[in-house]
Amino acid sequence: MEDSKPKSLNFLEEIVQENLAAGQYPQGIFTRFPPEPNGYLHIGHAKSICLNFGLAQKFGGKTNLRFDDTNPMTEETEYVESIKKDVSWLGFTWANELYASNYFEQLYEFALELIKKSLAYVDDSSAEEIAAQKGTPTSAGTESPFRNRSVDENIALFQDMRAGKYPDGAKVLRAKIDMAHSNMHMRDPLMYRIRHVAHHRTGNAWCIYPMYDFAHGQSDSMEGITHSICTLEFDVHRPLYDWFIDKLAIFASHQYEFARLNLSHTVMSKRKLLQLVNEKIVHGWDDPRMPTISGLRRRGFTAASIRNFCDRIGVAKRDNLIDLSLLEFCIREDLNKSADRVMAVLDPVKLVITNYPDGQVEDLAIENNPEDLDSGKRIVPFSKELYIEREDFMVDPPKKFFRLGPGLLVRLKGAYIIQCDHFELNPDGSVKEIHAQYLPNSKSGQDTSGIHVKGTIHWVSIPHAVEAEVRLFDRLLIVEDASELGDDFLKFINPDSLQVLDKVYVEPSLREAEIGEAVQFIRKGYYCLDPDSTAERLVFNRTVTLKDTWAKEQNK
RNA sequence: UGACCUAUGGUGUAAAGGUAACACACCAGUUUUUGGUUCUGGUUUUCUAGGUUCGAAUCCUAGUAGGUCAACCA
Repeated sequence: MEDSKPKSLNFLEEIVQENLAAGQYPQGIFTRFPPEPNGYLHIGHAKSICLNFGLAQKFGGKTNLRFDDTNPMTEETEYVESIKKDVSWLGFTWANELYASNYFEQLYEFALELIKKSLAYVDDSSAEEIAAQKGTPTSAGTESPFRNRSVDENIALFQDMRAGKYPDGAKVLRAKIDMAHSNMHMRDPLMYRIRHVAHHRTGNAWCIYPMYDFAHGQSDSMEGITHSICTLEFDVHRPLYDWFIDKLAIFASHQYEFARLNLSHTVMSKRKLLQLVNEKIVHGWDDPRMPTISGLRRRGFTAASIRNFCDRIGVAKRDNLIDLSLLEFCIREDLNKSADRVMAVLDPVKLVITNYPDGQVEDLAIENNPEDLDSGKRIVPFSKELYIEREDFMVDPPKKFFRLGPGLLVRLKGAYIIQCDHFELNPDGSVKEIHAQYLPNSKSGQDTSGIHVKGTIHWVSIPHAVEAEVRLFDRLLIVEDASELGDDFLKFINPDSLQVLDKVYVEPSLREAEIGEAVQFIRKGYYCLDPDSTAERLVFNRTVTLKDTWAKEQNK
C-alpha cells in the first residue's frame, strides 16, 4: 500500500516524479556529481552530493561521479583523490567514475560537426577584441570579422589548432549563434581555446581544450544523464546547454538549478577558502575551522550528521543563509546518542577531600552513556586529591549557582557528595586550592545519606590524570553574512576562532581513545582525538559545545 | 537603463485555489547524579497595490526588493 499522505517532495523530486509518471525515462533516471578537481570539497558540495545521489536513490536511479576536468591549468590528481575520499566518506557509492577528459575525442568530433553545419567558426580575434564584440547586457554585440569564414577554411584551421600550429590565445573556436541575443552566453560563445599545457590525465595529447559550456551538456548527454542539477548561477547557461544538444541531435539531458548553500559565519567559495589556506589564517584545507568536508571530519562531524543537515536545509531556488546553529544541532543530535561520556577538566583547580584516607584509591564504575544502556560502564579512579573545573567554584556564589562554594554541597559525578569548608587564594586573588569533606554514605548508586543536591560536577583524580592538549574552535567569521564582504572578509576573521589549552587533565580511560573517535567531555561538549596526537601527548578537538543554559542565564 | 531567476515567522523549508504548518533558534515549565538529554507549552509568518474567484501564499497585472549574466574559469 502506498502512503496516502506522502511526505512533501522538493521541487526537484516533483520534476522527477512528473517525468516518471509521464513515462519519459523507462530506463530510470541518471544524475551526476560533477566537481572540477581544483580544490577540496566543502559542505556546499555536500548539499549537491546529497541532492544528486539522494534523487537517484529515491527514484531507483544511478549517479555518476564525473570530474569536470577541462581546464588543465588548475586541476590536479591530488584533488581527484581527496574528492573521491570525501564522497565515499559521506556514504555514497557512484555508478561510474568518469572524466570530461574521457570525451575529448568525441567532443572534437562534435565541434567538427557544428563547423560543417556552419554553426561554429575559428576566430583569430584577441581576448580583448572578443570581449569588446560581446557588447553589454543592455546593448547588442558586434559580429567578428572572422565570423563568415568558409566551412572548409574553418575545418582546416580547427585541425591546425589541434595539431599545435598556433600559440596559446592565437585562435579560438566559437559557436555561431546571435551577437544580439539578450543572453550574453548566446553571443557566439567560445567552444575551444588553445592551451599548450599538460593535463593531469591526458598529458600532452591535446593542446586545445573545450570550455565548460561545450563539455558539460554533451558529457551529460553521452552518459545518459536525465537530470543534470546545478546551482542557480548556471541558469543563464541553460539555453546554450540546450542549443548544443539540439544542434548535435544527441540525447537530451536537462539542466535544473537550485540555490547553493550559504552558511552563517563562514565563507564557502573555493577562492576564499584557498585564500585562508594560502595566507595561513588556517592551518590547511582540513583545518577544523574550515567548512570543507575534510575540515568537518577532522573537527569530529559524522557523515550521518552532515547528511542529516543537508536533508533538513531542504532545497529551493531562493537565496538562503543557513544558521550555523542548525549544523550544530545536527551533530549534537547524533553524538548525544552515540558518544561515550568521559571526564576532562579543561581549566583545573585542585580540590582536596580532607576526610578521605591518604593513599586510598577507589575504582568507580561509571556509565558510558545514559542515552545508550548497552554502552556499559568504565572504571574511573577516585582519590583524595582531584582536579575540578575552576568555573565550578565561586568564593561568593550568586543565588542559583548549583556548584561549589564555601559551605555548599555538590555531587562529584559518579562518586560522593562533598561539602566545601575551606579554600586558599593565590597572591593574585585567584583560587589556589579548595578543601572539602565527603559524605561516606553518599556513594553513587548506594547513597543512604538522604541528601539531595542540585548540582553535579565532573572531576579527575590528580594521581591518575592524563595531561592533554585541547583545541577549542569557534566560528571563523564574526559576521553572520559574508556574502557582501568581498575580499574584505579577512578583516572579519574571528580572532578567537582557535583557542589552545595545553594543560588539560583527562581521565585515564582516554589513553585508549582512537583518532577521530567522538566522546563527550561531560558538561563541556563533544570532542575527538586529533591526528596530531602522539603516544606521549593527546590532542583533542572540540567538535561542538553542549547547550549551556547556565551561560545564557549569566549573560542576562 | 536589458534578459533571466526569486520573494511565506529571527533562519530555513512545506501547504498542487479550501483552517498557513514542520524543523532550528528563542522563551517558560517538566525530567535528570551532565545547568546535557527527555517531555510539554508559548512568542513570531504569506513584499506592496490592484484584479479573477464563493474562496488566493498559490492564478493574472503592475510595482518594489534581492540575486544572476558581459573569464580563452567551472
